[in-house]
Amino acid sequence: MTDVVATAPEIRAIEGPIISRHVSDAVVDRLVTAVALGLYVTGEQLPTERELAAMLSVSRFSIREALKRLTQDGYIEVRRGRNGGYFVRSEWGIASASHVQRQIVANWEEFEQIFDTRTLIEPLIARTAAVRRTSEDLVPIRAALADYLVAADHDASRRADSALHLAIAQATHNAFLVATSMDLRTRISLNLGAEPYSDDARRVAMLQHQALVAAIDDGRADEAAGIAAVHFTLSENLIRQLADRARATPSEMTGQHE
Amino acid sequence: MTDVVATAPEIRAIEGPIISRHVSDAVVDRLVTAVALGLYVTGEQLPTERELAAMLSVSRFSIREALKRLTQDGYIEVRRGRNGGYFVRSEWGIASASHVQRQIVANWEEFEQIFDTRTLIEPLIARTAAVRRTSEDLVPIRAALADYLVAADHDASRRADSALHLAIAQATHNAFLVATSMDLRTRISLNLGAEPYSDDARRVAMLQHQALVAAIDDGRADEAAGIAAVHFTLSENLIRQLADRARATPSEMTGQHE
DNA sequence: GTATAAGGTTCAAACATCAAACCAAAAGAG
DNA sequence: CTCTTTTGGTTTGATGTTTGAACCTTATAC
Repeated sequence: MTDVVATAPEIRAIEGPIISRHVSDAVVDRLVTAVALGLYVTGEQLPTERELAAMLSVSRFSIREALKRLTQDGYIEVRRGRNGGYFVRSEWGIASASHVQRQIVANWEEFEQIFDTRTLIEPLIARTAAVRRTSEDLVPIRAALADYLVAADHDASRRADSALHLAIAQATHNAFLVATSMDLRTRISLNLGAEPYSDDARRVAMLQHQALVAAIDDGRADEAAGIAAVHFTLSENLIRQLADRARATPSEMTGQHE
Repeated sequence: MTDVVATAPEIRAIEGPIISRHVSDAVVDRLVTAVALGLYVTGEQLPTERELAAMLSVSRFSIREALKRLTQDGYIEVRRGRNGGYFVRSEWGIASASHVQRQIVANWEEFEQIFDTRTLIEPLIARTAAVRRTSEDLVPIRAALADYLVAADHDASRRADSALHLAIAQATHNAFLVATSMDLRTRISLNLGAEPYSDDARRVAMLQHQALVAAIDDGRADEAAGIAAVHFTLSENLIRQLADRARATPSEMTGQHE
């Protein structure tokens, strides 16, 4: 599996090589981000090559380069002829033992960093949202919460979760926090396919989401921060369990890499 | 003046053109960051072209490209022959009316964003540092504080300030916060040449720095956060005053741009 | 069965980057 | 004063990326 993984926040000093990224790398990042964020779901999606080229102001060649990589890595599949195109594969989100082995255990350091940053930033976002939210901000927040509560399947749940946390971040009226929140969510999804999921976790998350929205609604900043702090340990713990299980399982690494 | 300005945190969704950055752009960023951070001060500095090429693993061609831009924009000057090289111009840090007009007023939106982010993030950094700092972390913090207290001139003061806040950020043991703190400081310096400075402000900052270090030392998290919140309004207010004065002054824009 | 909307292929031109050699200026060594 | 050295300035050719545009192939819709 190639490096379809966002790069860690680079600490730029002088010294240290400058790596020139190819355009296709940037395209891969965009697409992976889009799927990780739930803009495209399992099954058909993805604009055509020509559309993507126009959307991203990039030649079709570069688009194809990116799509080729994603196809080879098993993230999307291609169908030819009319009504053909590129489709998000359901295996995008698999969390098989070998997948976990490769993705989580191998990048454990990065996960620790992401978790730590999340427990620092997300309460700040919740607190700030509680203080700054206007009545207009509440509309998308409530809508996303409602979507989450009635979400029928994993995909819908994921998208609603994403939308909810995005809406909350936007209620801070600070672009940096919005970008950071999205970035953290994307990175976790990236290394994993999707945030892990269990019916138990979802039940807990439903309550937490309701409480969080209520706290933000009422402007109870400290409570909002507290709920956020607890809430984000949920997926963190699920991932830690996954990793523990993977580490216990004897490595069954099967080929498939470059 | 070309875009010698760090790009704002990009909110990546699908859509929106992909801009392929040239290697020389990355080099410009590195150098500007290095100077903004005080690694190179007014007067002689900057490694030779060949050294830079080696340091950054980039061809001399790309280095020259970057240096050419910086020279044209008046940030550095070049001297030929033995003992020649590129030197940081003192005008780097000027805050003349026209400069302020161009840089602050024109980018005021970005400044507001930076200030806002700073008032959110820096208290978090101070708080986290107070909680997590080990005894080893205190060594560079105290050293930087001592440097700051005895700094003789503006340059020394700037560098010690930079070092102090970097050391504090590192005491959080979170790479993201370290990078963010550096990034914010760099951006303010970038748009401005340097954070504004006045003897009055320095006297206040000295007391605040001492109080901040003491709070972190003692693990008084809330206090540390509070001091940081106040501390960073200091330069913010200086910049606001500068901008107000610039806006009041009739525009005297003189040539010098592309 | 034909038109159409996808992906697949090919080609040449433009551009970016690199590596290496060489030129020109200015300071220091003798 | 001359020679050497260090530094920027210039040239050239090789290599790889990116683009644009035309054209081929496949499968579905009508």
